[in-house]
Parts: sequence; structure tokens; C-alpha cells
Amino acid sequence: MRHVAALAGVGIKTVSRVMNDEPGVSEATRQRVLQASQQLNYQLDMAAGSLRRSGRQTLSIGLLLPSVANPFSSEIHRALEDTLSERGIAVFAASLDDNPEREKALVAAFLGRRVDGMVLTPIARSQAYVIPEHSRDLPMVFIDREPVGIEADAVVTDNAAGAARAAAHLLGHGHTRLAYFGDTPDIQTARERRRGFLEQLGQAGIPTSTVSVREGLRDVESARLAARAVLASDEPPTAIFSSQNLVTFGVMRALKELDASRRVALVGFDDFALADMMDPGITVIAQHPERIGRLAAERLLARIDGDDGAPRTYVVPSELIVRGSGELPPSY
Amino acid sequence: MRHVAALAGVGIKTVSRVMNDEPGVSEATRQRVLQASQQLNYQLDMAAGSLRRSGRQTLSIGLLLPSVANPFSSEIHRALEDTLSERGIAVFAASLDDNPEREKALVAAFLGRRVDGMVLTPIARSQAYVIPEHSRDLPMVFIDREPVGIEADAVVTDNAAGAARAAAHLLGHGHTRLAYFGDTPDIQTARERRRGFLEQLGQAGIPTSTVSVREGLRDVESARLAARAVLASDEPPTAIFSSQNLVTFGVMRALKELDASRRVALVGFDDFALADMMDPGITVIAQHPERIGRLAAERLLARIDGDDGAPRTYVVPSELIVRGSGELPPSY
DNA sequence: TAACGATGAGACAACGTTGTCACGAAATAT
DNA sequence: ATATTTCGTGACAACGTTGTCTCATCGTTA
Repeated sequence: MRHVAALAGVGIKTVSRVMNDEPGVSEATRQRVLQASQQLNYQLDMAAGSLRRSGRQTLSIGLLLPSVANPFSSEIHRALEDTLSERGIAVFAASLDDNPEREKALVAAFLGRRVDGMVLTPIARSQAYVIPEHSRDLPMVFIDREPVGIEADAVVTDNAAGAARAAAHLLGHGHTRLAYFGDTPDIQTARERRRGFLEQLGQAGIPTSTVSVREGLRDVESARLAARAVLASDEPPTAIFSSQNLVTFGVMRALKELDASRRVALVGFDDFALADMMDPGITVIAQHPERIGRLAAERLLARIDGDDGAPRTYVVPSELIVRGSGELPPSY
Repeated sequence: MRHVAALAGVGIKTVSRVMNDEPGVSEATRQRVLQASQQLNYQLDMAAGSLRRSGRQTLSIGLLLPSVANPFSSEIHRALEDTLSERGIAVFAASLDDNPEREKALVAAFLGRRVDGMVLTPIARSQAYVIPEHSRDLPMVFIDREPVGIEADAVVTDNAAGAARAAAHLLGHGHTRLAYFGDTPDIQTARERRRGFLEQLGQAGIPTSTVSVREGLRDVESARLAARAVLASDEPPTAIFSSQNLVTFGVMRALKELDASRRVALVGFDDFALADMMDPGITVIAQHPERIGRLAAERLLARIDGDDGAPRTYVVPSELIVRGSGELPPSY
């Protein structure tokens, strides 16, 4: 900046004024400064600016996701970016990989970079442990899962209601022997989905004990093996609900291997690309990552702008998408 | 930092020394400072540090992708993150959406944040227009496409060779009436793939004029319509090569609608989830985003560390994955 | 005992900005 | 004609750090 000032023959404060579009600069000098800055290819140093500037905004936020490569996460990422980029806010994105150590380290990294806010998918048992006291007043929005041990906004899917809808759908098609395939119950969303599914069955008079419940399924392969085992049992289920993308894939594989895709009904939680191209098309409870991302961004911006209302949890409804696999009749 | 110093009863420089693990601090004072900093939940301000620090690293880089929500892009993102996070480097990720204006604006945004380097997928015709002179010395690595008008490292897939392999594969299965479905030839990768495909056919004695070439296909729908049109023609192709993910999806849809999935061979560029679950499985030329990302990260780190060798283009080989759709015999 | 080097610690300036204030000149009001 | 306001501009301190330098203390050696 000193160089620009020297070249234009003005004081540095005048350059600062021009670069920030502040008033009180004559058109003549403005042009002179602009020309000098272009000649030197000068660009304001945001970090130095926010150091001095009151309010001290860095126009950047931190985003913590299970993995940036996970399609569900990356759609949330995209929606956040779209909303935030209108305000010139840049996004630091990082992947957690279910590792609480990483969660802690990444939060610290964001804090050290003085982000204006954070959006995170929590994994540690309690976030009080992960988020230092001092950042109580740092705008934070949790997504997908609600925070524990800390008061903050959250944007989540209606997991229990969505799973209940899946149950009702399968019941409506005459199924009474059902199976639940789920992720590990350590995860709040997985617990909620199980609860919603089983409670709905309970209300229809189907005791939980008659439902095949398989949990702790974290990847395609474990889900595939679990599905094969359950389908090979004496009284196999006539319908399966899988609580998550990868689990759905595993079940699909097992059904295909056993040539049972058209015999056993399937409803999966989470939509995915090409679900309609399968044979039959896969009926799913779709989440709306773009709405979750947008809502999270809006809440974060509101907090950054000073909204200090009580923290709230926002629920984004899921949606049943009928494609064939969930409408197969029971076959005994 | 002043507060920590006051609480510990030392000078601020001593606190700085402790926080940076510099030598020359007695264990006793070190403990006192550490305790004070924990009590106040103090954390170094990286921005202020890099302002003063010589070398002036911010430990952050910028990443420009077609879209963070694009699976291919997000896997590159992930690989980059994995390599860079070992060095404590954070990633600003942003989406381009084929918009040269955005490209320019985002590069400026990164520059203003004084990133240590950038990894980008260029879209503008020339990057000289987009990248200011002054950042000549900013480490930059281009991915997926080579830069124009600027000398820099690039990491790309062997697009022409991969497409040629697809052509050879189809020829090997007896096809002589082929179709090429491609993205807009504005994009370097699309041009390369077309060239590779057609040249290979030419070498086999199949004149380009007999190949149905449809280009400018940017999404599933346009590809679907184009495929329907070509397949309804007098002498429909017995095999199709689609040069990109979305185009492949469109062709798959058209084939399914026409009940021709088992009659017309298909090889797609880009692998995708569940390709093996289709009926038949989709044969593809797979790129290796994780290798591209890792290599790009390594090159960027080398540049950041001062490597000033001549810029090079690194080619990551693609791979033919056989799944059924590409091995169907011609049916006249 | 005097001279010396090693060690721990702080004072101070500087990094690139912006907020505050002051100043001179021009424009307006009295 | 003089007093007052407005306008354009720059000097200076401060933001939170770190590099450089200096200084006091202590133990060692001649």
C-alpha cells in the first residue's frame, strides 16, 4: 500500500479510502490511486485489515463435515457456499472422518484463523469438550446432529419422522415381517431413525421383538453381509428399511446376489444418484441437503449479524420418494 | 496475548516464545505461561503472526473447482486435504460453475486472503487474464485442464489415451458403427477425448464421417435427447462412447427407455458409484481423482517449499473397467 | 577477585491496515 | 469583509504478533 501511495503521490490513508470505497476523496485523486494500484497489481490484505478494523471480521467461516467427498456433505457444502458467497464469505472446509481428535484439532485450527463462524457436524460425545469456553460467543451452527453440552443452533432432518414414514409405507403395503439395518447407535441420527421406525411399527401392533434389527453397519460390505445373513434365516423379512446410504447399497448388493430384488421390499434413508435407474427403482426417504445447507448459512449469518435470540433447532422435513422397491408386496 | 502475559506476570515476548515453542524460557515460567493461557483459553492469532513473520505464510491455500458438490471434484478435494492437513494447511474451497467472472472474483478473493498457493480448474479461455501479474510467484497447480497463457504446473488425466482405449475396446468387440457423445468442445478435456476416440477409430480404418458425433451436451437431459435421436436414425450405432459422467447418465436413460440397454454397447468416461449395479454393469474409463488430488498437493507443497524448476504437466493414467455394457456384441 | 559467556527475559519496532484527529483550502453564510 | 462550515487529505496510533536488540543475573574460568 505504501508503494501505491508513493506512486500516486498521496498518503497511504487516501489509498485505503479509495480501496474501501470510502467517501471524501476527489475524483481526480481517486483515479490517480486506482491507476497506481492497477499498475502495481495491488490488492488489499484482508488479514491486516481485519486486524485493525473494529468488529474484526475475516469474512471466512469454518465448515466441518464427515468428509468433503461424501455426496450428502458436499451438497450441504455447496448450498452453504452459495448463500455465503453473496456476502463475500469464504469457506474453510475440512473432513472429520469420525475422529474426535480431528474434530478438536480442526476447531482449534479454525479458531486460530479467526473465522467469523463455524458450521459443524459434531462427532465427539460432547462438544463442550471440543469447543473452548472462549468461543461461546463465536457464531456456530450444528448440522445433521444436535450438539451436546453446549447451547447452539442446529439444523437437522426429521430423522424419526422420516423413518416412521418409511415404516408406515411398508405397513401400508401389507408387510408384517420387517428388518431394520442401521448405522451404529452411537450416532444420534441413527438412534433417531431406529426409534422412529420401531415406534411406528409398535403403534401398528408389531412388537419390536419380531423385527430383525441389525446395527453397527458402517459400510457397504458389513451391510451386505448382514443382509445376506438375515435373508438366509428361517423366517426372513419381507421388507427391509436401511437407515443410511452405504447400508442401502450393501442391502441392494445382497438382494441382487440372492436374486431377491423383486421379492423383498426395500426403503432406504437418503436419496442417491441413479436410484431410479435400478431395477426396481429404489424407494427412499430423501433428505434435503441443499435446504439444510441454506438454512444453516442463513442462521449463521443472522448470528454473525448479532442475532442473540435463544438457540433453536431447525428441522428440515424429509420426503418419501416412491420408485418401486418399497411398493413390492410381501412374498411369503 | 497481553492478558496472558499480565496474568502470568511476564512480558508478551515470553508468551510468544512459549506459544511457539521457542527455546530460552525456563521451565518454571513456561509452566506459568501455559497455565495462564489455558485459564484464559488463549489461542494464537495466525493472521497477526504471519503479518509480522518473515516468509509470511498463512498456512492456507485456495481450491477452485467446477463445483464442490461434483463427486469427481470433491474426491480431488478430499485427497488434497489429506495431504495438506499433515502440514497444518487449511483449504478454502469454492465453486466455479463454468463462470469465468466467478473464476476471476474467486482468484482475487484468495489473493486478498494471502493464501500460500492455489489449486485450480481453469475455465476462462486464458488464465493470464484471470491471474494478475503479481501472483506469478504464487505457487499454483492446475488440475484437470492445462492452463493457457501462463506457465504453471498441471495435473491431468490422459484424456486422449483413455478415450482411445475405449475406442479400441469397442472395436475389439466387433463394432464398426459408433457414436461419440461429448461435452462442449470449448472444454479442453472434451476436445482431447474426442480427438483420442476419433483418431483411434481412424487408425482402424473407420472414417470419422461415419461416426455419429454429438457435442455440446452439458447435462443429463440434453444427452438423453441426443441419444434418443441418434438411436432412432436410419443406421443407428451399435456402440456409444460418452465422454463424461452426466452424458453417460443421459445415454443410460435413453437406452433404458428404448429397452436397448442390452443391445447397444456403451463405454463412459468417468467412473461412478453403482456403475456395477446397473443392468448391465457400465464399462467405463475411470479417472483417479484421489491420485490427481494427491499429486497436485505434492506439487504445490514442493513449490511452496521453494522448488523453482520449470513447470511441468503431470499425467495420471486412466483405467478401463470392464463391467458388461462395453462388451456387448454389435446387433444389426 | 575480575573477566567472561551463557541464559532468561523484556523493550521496542515493524508487519499492512484502518480509526481518529487535525489541518489547510475552498465554499458558504452572516 | 469576516466567520463558519464543508471537503480533501495526511499524520499518527493501534490491532496482535514476532524479529532484533539489550540487559540483568548467574555460574564459570583465569
